[in-house]
Amino acid sequence: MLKYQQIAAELETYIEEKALQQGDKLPILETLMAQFEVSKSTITKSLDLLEKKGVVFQVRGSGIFVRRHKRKGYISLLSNQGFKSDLEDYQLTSKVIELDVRKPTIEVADNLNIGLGDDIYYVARVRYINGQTLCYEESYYNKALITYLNKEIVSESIFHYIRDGLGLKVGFSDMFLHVDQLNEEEANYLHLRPGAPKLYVETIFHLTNGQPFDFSKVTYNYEQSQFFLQANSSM
Amino acid sequence: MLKYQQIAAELETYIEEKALQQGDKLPILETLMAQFEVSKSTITKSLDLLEKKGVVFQVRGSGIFVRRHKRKGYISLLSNQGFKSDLEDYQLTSKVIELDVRKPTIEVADNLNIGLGDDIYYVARVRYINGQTLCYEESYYNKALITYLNKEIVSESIFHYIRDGLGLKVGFSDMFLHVDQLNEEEANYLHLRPGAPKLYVETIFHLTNGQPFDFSKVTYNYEQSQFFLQANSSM
DNA sequence: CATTATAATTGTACCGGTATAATTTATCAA
DNA sequence: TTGATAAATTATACCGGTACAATTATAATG
Repeated sequence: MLKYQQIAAELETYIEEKALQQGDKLPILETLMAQFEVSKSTITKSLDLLEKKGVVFQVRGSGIFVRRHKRKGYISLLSNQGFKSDLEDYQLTSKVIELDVRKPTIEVADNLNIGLGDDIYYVARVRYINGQTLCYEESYYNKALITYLNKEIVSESIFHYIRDGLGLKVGFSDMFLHVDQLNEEEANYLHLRPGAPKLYVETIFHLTNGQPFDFSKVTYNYEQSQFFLQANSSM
Repeated sequence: MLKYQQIAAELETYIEEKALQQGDKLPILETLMAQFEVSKSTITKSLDLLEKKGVVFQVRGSGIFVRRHKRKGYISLLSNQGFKSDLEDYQLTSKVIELDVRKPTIEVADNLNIGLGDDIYYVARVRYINGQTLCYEESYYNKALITYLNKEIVSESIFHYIRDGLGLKVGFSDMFLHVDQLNEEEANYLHLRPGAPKLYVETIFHLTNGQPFDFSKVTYNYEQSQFFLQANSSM
């Protein structure tokens, strides 16, 4: 692990353990430099990372402060790799509806940037949180990149497998959100009535080299869906 | 304007003018260094900024590439300051429903981190896009920070006024999203039927020094609401 | 021709420095 | 005590360097 990532992780742990609140001040740069025995630029890099993650904010001339929000039970829209730590207190399970290899539709081929003759893995799942339906998810994986999937993998964390099992590096993703009403099929999967509101999210996941490897369509149960998002200035 | 911001802006213009597409390669670091006559770290800083904004992605050993998505008409959830450039082709207007100074509720005081006796500006607006209702918005401004508002300001861009008129620096924001059904009042403002789906977003805006200055509740017309979001790795 | 080893390319990590801008604290005057 | 002014604190901009890791291009090999 890189120094600046390690330091960022340690600072995050420190904030967590000390239960620091919004506005609490961290040691100044010079102190952190001495404490971790690295140069200023490395500390700065760690802090920039934490700032990007929404853990701290820095004020020139003043200091480095903890950034916290008070609300619990919200899912971070930006936790790229499935539902990370936000819901770690909750029981997350999946039921696999379907898993097969097939050819892409035009829509899928376009989003994955592949040809109509190429193979994809199709995965359909219902995901549960504390026994309640959370979402219905259809995913399309470029088989040239995600070379193998089976039911065991798919019922656990696919992204964990992609990173650790396949050794691929997940980069960035583009998400498209819509609000609409459930159709019959979706209502059925989510145990809601047709016409109930839904959040519908399409995401294109890319590797660090820019190749799209996963196009997914997720329909959320509006009763379980509380999302949060941290934005920074100059965006 | 800072060098690295200036360079980032110029690169963005360059990408725009040349109509570069996803995956197109930019000149290599060394070339950019020479071209802009700055050090490597300044160029790197510019590129990191553009990467954060979702304009480019960098691949070690390979190059710097343009990041683009194909879909039009989506509102960026992260454009902090109202609806920025995403909708610049569209006609955006506002109707002010209410504007007054009042005392906060407990909820508002809590989110703005002020006392119940402090003053706030209350602003209610309906916003239109191409003549269609886009959202109903209620905002609560800490009057100690946003010292003055009037109907002219409020019917235009409030954030523009906050930056340029008041000289304040907008920092980060926390957003909380819910999906639900419209109540009667909201339906009335948005010209939709009660019970129709809605996206409901609460946002707390902070200055760069961490002070919350604006707590806002926005209810979106689901027919007009298409949002996009760009996420990066290690978040 | 395919495969493997090697070299060249290219971005990233990390160092350590100077200068500067924003903020806070201390000092002084009224 | 207040308000202005100066000084100290603290993060940020920018420089320029070395070493390194990931990728890509080239050469060698069978």
